[in-house]
This record gives sequence, C-alpha cells and structure tokens, in this order.
Amino acid sequence: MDKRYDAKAAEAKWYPIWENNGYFHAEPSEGGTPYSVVIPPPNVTGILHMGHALNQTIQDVLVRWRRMSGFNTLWLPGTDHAGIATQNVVEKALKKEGKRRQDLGREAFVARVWEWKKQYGGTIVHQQRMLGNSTDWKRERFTFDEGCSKAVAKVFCQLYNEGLIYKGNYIVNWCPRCGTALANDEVEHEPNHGHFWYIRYPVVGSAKGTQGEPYKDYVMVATTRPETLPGDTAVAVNPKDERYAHLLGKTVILPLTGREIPVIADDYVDREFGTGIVKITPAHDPNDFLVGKRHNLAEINIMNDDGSMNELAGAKYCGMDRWKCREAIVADLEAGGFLDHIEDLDNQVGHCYRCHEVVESRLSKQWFVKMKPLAEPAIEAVKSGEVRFVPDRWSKIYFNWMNNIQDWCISRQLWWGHRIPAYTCSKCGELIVSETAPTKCPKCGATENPDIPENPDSPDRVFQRDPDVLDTWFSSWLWPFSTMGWPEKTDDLNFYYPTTDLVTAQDIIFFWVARMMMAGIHFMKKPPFKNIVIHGIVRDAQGRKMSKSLGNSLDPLELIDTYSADALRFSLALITSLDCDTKVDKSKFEIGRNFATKIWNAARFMEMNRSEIPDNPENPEIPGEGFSQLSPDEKHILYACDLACRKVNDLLEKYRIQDGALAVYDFFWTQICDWFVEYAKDAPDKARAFAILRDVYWKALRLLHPYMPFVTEEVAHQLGYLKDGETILKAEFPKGLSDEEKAKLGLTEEIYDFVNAKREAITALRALRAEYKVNPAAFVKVTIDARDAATADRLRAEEANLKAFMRAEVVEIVSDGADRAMPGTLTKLGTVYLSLEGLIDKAAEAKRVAAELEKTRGFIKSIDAKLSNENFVAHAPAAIVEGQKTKRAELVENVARLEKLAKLFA
RNA sequence: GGGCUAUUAGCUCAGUUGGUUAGAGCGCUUCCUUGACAUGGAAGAGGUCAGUAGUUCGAAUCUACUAUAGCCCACCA
Repeated sequence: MDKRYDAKAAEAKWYPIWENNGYFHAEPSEGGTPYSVVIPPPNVTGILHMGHALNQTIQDVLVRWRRMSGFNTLWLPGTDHAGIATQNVVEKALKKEGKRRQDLGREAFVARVWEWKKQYGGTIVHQQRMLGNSTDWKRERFTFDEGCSKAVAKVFCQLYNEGLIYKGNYIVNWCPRCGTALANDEVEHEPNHGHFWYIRYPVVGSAKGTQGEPYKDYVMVATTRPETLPGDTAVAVNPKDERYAHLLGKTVILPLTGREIPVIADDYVDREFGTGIVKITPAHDPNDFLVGKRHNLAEINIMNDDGSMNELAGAKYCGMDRWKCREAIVADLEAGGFLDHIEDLDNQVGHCYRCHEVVESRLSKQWFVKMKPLAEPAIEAVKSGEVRFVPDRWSKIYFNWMNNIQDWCISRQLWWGHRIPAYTCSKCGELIVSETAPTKCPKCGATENPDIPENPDSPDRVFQRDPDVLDTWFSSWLWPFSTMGWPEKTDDLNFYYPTTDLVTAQDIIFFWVARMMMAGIHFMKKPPFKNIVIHGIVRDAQGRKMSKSLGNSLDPLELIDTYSADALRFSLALITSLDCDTKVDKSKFEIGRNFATKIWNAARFMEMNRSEIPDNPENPEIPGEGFSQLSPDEKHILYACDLACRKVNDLLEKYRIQDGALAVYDFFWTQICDWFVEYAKDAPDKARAFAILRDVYWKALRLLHPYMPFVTEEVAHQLGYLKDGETILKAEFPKGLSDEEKAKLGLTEEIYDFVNAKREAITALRALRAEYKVNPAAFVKVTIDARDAATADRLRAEEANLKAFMRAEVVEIVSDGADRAMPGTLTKLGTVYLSLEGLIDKAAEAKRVAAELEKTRGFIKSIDAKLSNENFVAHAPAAIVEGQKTKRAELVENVARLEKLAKLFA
C-alpha cells in the first residue's frame, strides 16, 4: 500500500465503477422491503453549494445504510427547470450578444433555453457525482421532461375541472425586471431607509391661498410611494376618528391631476400612524385593493410591465421609470405647493427572491389554486402521525402555515416553463382547459383553422393558448410520483410510493414540502413520504447565511479538491445537527481528512503485518473455534465493536447522523487505533489478536461506509476483504452479535469494565511520567496497589501488557494497601506507584494530595447529604441509592490512602 | 404584531423520558520524529450549564418570568 492515501485517485476510480455496474440501481422486481427517497431536485442552473452538500450527505448516509441493511433501496435523482432562474441565465447570455428574448421570439427563445440546458444543465448532476451520491442515475428526471410535463398538464386540468383552479383579477407581486408575477413567498421583505412624504390634497371648493399655501383647506396624506399618486381613487380615514369626521362625504382634489376623489371611512386605516389619512391606490397596493373592493373604487393601473409609467399616469410621466417618476412627482408637488414636508422612515420593502429587484404590487389577471380544500387532509396526515416531522417541532410550523394558507398564484409571465393548458376560442371567447390543443369549441362549435399555422402562438389560430407558464413549484409538488411514471400505473409507483424519507432544509417547507403533501394526498390518495427530515442551513463561521453577495460561500468542489469528498461528507455529518443551523469554516474539514488518513494508516499497519494474520478468507468474521481463551483486551475490543454496531444502527434509525458519525469515529480511532492496535503489536497470541483486529476493522469499515464511501471501498479491496467485482456498497451492514455469540466468546460487561479500569491505571502512570519528566524512552519500575486480591490476580495475568503500555521494566502488583514512599494517582484499581529515585518534589506532591483530598471529601459530603436525607432514600430508585453507597465506600478508601500519602509528604 | 428556537469550556456543539461533582472535537500548554500514522502519539489546563424564582429527595434537564441572539409568518400607508 502507498504511504499516502490518494483520495483523488480513489474517488475518480470508484465512482464510475459503482455507477457503471448498476450498484445504485433499484428494481421493484427484486422485491424485499422498499426504502425510497427522492432527492430535492436542484435547479438545473445550479452549481453545487454547501447546502446541497449537507443535504445530500445526510441522504446518502441514510440510503447507503439502508441499502447495506438489505432494503430494496431507491434514491431518485433529478433537476428542476427553475422557471425564472433559468430564463434569467439565458437572458443574461443573450444580453451579451446585445439581444433580448423578444428579439428571438418565444419559440426560438425556448429552443435556446433547451439548448442551454443540454449544454450546461448537466453541471450539477456531474458535481453530485463528485460528492459520491449513490443516486439511481438510470432514473434521473427533469421537472420539464416529457413525463413530468404530462403530469403537470393532467393535474392542472383535473384541478380546474374540480373547481380548484380559477382565473382572477388580482393584485399580485410583480417583478418588473423578471416581468412576472411572484407568489407571496417569493417576495423577501427587507428593511429600507426611506422617506415619508406629507402631501396636501385640497378639499374641493376650498379657496386658494398665497405664498406656498395654495389652498386654505386640505387633508394631509403621508405616503412612501408618491409615484403611485396618479392611481389614487380615494383618501381614507378611520371611521372612529373624530378629527376627520367632518371630511366624510366630501371630495378632495388629487394634486397634479385635478381629479376629484372621495374621502371614505375604512377600518383598515390606523389612526395613530402617519396623519391618519391614507391615499388609496387600489391597483398598486394589496391593502388598498381590498379597500377599493369594499368601496367600489376604480382601479387605475398606471404602470407598465417593466416598471415604467403608462399613459394613465399622465402625459408628463408616461414612459418614465418608476424611480424617475417618483422624483418628478415629488418635484412637481413641491413646485405646486402640495408638498408639506418629508420625514425619514424605516420600513420594509419587498424584493424579488430571484433578481432582488424591488417588487411592485400590481393588478393583473392570474391563475390561482384554491388551497384550503387541499390543505385540510394534508394537515390531518401529520396530525394523525401518518407523516412525521423529524425533529417534531417542525410540525407546529407546518400547521401554523397550513391553517392560514392563502390561495396560490400559479401563473408566471415567463416563456420558460410548463405552458398553461388553457385556450380561448377566438370566435366566441370561451375558455377551454384541455391537456391537448382543442379542435372544436364546446360552446360555439368553431373548429381549428384547417391550415393550422406552425407557430402555436399564431394569431391565425382559432384557439389561442394562454401565454403564461406555471410556477416552477407546480411541477415540483408532483415530484414524488411524477418521477415514478404517474399518471401511468407503474411498478415503480406501486413499489416505491409512498417514499420513506424526505430530507430537506427548513427553507422550503412551505414552497415545496407542504405542497407535495397536498398533491400526493390529492392525486395518489397517499401522502408522498413517511418521514420529513428537516436539517439546518449551512452558515459561515459568523453564523451568516452563505450567499454569493456576501462572498462568504465555501465551494464544496474546492473542499473536495483540498480535502476529498469523504472528508467533506464526514466533517459535515459530524458537525451537523438536525436541531439547528450548522456553522462551518474551512478548518472543519481537516477532521474528515485526518480521519481518512488514520484509516489508511491503520490499514497499512495491517498490511505490513499480513503474515501475522491467519489466512482465513472464507471467514473473515469472528473466528468461533479455538478462540475460547480470548484475552481481556480481545474481549474488550469485540465488546466495544458490538456496542458500536448497535449504537450506529440505533442512531441512524433515529436520524442522528451526527452521533452515528461520532460513534464510528470514536470506535475506529480510540478503540481500534489507540488501544487495540497497540495491544496487537505485543499480544501474547499475535495470530489471534490480528484475526480479531481484522474482524473488527472490517466491521468498522462497513459502519463507516455510508459516511466515507470511497476510502472504505478502497481499503476493503486493498486489504482483501473484497475481491474484484465485489463492492462494500452491497456488503452487509454490521448489526451486532447475538447473545449466544457473545456468551460463546465470553464478552461481558464486567470484562469490558475491567479493561477500561486497567487503561485508567496505564493513563495514571503515563501522567506520573509526564509530571516528573521521566525520559519517555526510559523503563521504569511500577507498583500497582490493586483494591483486592482478585483484581490483583487479574492484573498479574496482564503483566506483559502493562509493561509494554507503561514502558516498565518491573510491574509489581500488590493488594496490601501498605504505605509506599512514592506518589500515587488514584484510579479505580487503586494506586499506581512509580519509582522515581530522587525526583520527588515533596512540597508539590503534598499540594497535589491536599487538593485531591479536598475534592474527595467534598464528594463524600455531598453523598452523605443525600444518604442522610430520608426523602432521598425513600424516593430514589434502589439502584441509585446503592450506587451512591458503593461510590462512597470507594471514596472513603481513597481518602484513607490519600491521608497516608499526605503524612508522607508533610 | 403572531409564532418558533437557542443561550453548556476560548470556538463549534453533545448531554433522548430529572439520578454519581457535566462530555467531545478543534484551539491552547508541555513532552515525544520509538517502523501504521507529526494529516501522528502521550499528558494537561479550561465550565458557579445566560439570570431570577419555583416544582422535586434530587434540575444543565421540568415550570414561570427576565435578558440576549437568531429564524419564520404577517405587515404600517
């Protein structure tokens, strides 16, 4: 084996072997118990970021573990067509050529996006391979592929026919840059340092004044959006506001336009805020829109799609950008004497979650899904426990949202996406919703033009298709079943649906998870998954979200390059917790890299000692025969291995990925490397020790494989655990020994504890050596005062081992409790004495003993307090009380020893 | 405004039905290049578990309040 582990070479070698041999592929026909997961499809424009790395590491750990545990395991990959994001990317590319999408026309533009997808859309799926994801690539899907598109059209039509989809004039969030409506949750509100403009609206009939006060009688309106003024159709006051009661029924003049608008009363107005008088602009504010509906006000839309003003804003402002218009209107108001004053105001402004442009509220015709009827059974599924959130607290947040759910605006004014399957008959205006283009109008009987123009959007077509596309989530919410072939009745659906686990970050619970629940229940009659595993977000060392604009992102590919994919995965698993966000910085990944190195070096050690290992290729497992005389250390490692196997399975069952990683890490590093390998070097029966080492190492490799797939596969082959053509992916995940096996091997808790105690004695001796600065190479004389004769006998049997670990020429074991003129350190076994002629610093030793005495006495005191408390004795479980008594006896014994020592050093 | 979460060692975090005087990794200090491994080994220092009050024989753990931080939802024109 090479001196250094070449992670790059191993990772480049194994992934294609795994993929090409179909190790990730799952077949329903193979039967067994299904375990299935669908990947949260990353945007096809995406590049792998730390969030993906964390999300997919968790999934791959679960998936590989289940697969090794014998489940028929499917992890289904794919990408999302990501409407706005992808369209933006291609539009940006076009811009470099000096073109806009309109220059190409719809068809050519969409073709161009497909071309882009073909060329660059594979980036992220390639990068996912670098991570080691064991996804079934033969099943890779795309939310805009043929099958998914069919599912989308069917779902739209079904919901429409069920009356759950409707088209309505509605105030929506509008991104002028993307030129599309946005759902409420696609708008991010951010603090903004803005202004509050106080504007005078003259009351009709009031006399004109002089010197900058053009009207004697006016109402003062405060607004943050002066540019929407030409769209005002009323001013409103609170009905209970006596200050303005006299104004009700009157009209005021809208400055700059001269239009008369009414003063109305509405509860929406907050008397305390601003002046208590609000301008009402129904076409440009969601609240004003509702007020307008209540009062039957006109809705004047003064803005174009791109955020510029239209002719309704007035000739002067028509064509101006909204910000320019704001300046112009403010200037004109001032010139006209309408502007009273300006105040600073901190408020919140909505931004597009994709392009970050300031979002405009705007009146338009959009398609909506009625969510309440879909939400109810989805709430019930979680309430009943049929679907479980892990951690459970997310269910509260889910309920909170679901109970207050709003209708979902699903139409987007984009070109890239699933076209809405709705057509208008140009003869009679009938709206026809149909999966395929209609040929005959159900109302007027008109038929499609016999020479249908090739262009689907040709004005010559009789049936004009709705130009809008669907929100990208309208395809993602079908992901768990559209990817398995729905609406066909496929074997995949039959076997793998519902999926077992869904693993995702908290930020898309509403966008995606909740909607998948609704779609799954509505269309499949079963929730799409059993467990929803929510993990935190990856943050930088200061706890900030990683983002491009902050420049604080870590690039997983760079980390893979520097530390290896295994290191990235293991470190992420080790530092992540389902309960909170994960802070990472580069140095964390050294943990994983160092661990891989450790595994490699331990493997090299075994390889160098190959001659010691009995040739037993048929049975690399625990040798059952001829091993009845296992030494305590050998029993200890087998016992520890059994504990580790049980622990890891148990923890993964509970989705405790982090604790599982820690358990494997500790077993491998501390138990195997630090102690057992050292033991094996000088074992009384080297063949036996190495056979056991070989066994536990192989188990450890398999326990580790879900976390570190590459190095475990490489080492398993290097050490001959696997032959060519075999893979650790399909090796059995260790479960732990049966009681019979344990009994046969003599593995008991008692022997495990004994070895742990022996190690404490060794550690105590090492501490003494360090404290007295004994030459590390020097052999010393050691005396161990065991607590009792039986322990002493046991320790005598370990003499060679103790000598080796303590680097001692003599280890004398006694149990007489006699004074020894040497310093000691207390251990469970008693006292360890080190012969140090002439090295003792009596004063220092006295101080140390005094400190220890004080501590021990304090301990005894606290135990006495408990034991003398009648309530404690009466209420505490017997085991606890007994434990306290035993502990007390030990401590009293130690105090006696310490007192003797204290006298010696006095 | 409504809701959720966190606060434990210098840092990042464990601590799963309340039960020995609280653990890990990193960092730090000292020593060690002895043939698996310096991406290593050995030893060590370091915490009144945010605060207050309560429940209990017993609280890092349960309850209430307070402080601080963060997140989500709704949003003031």
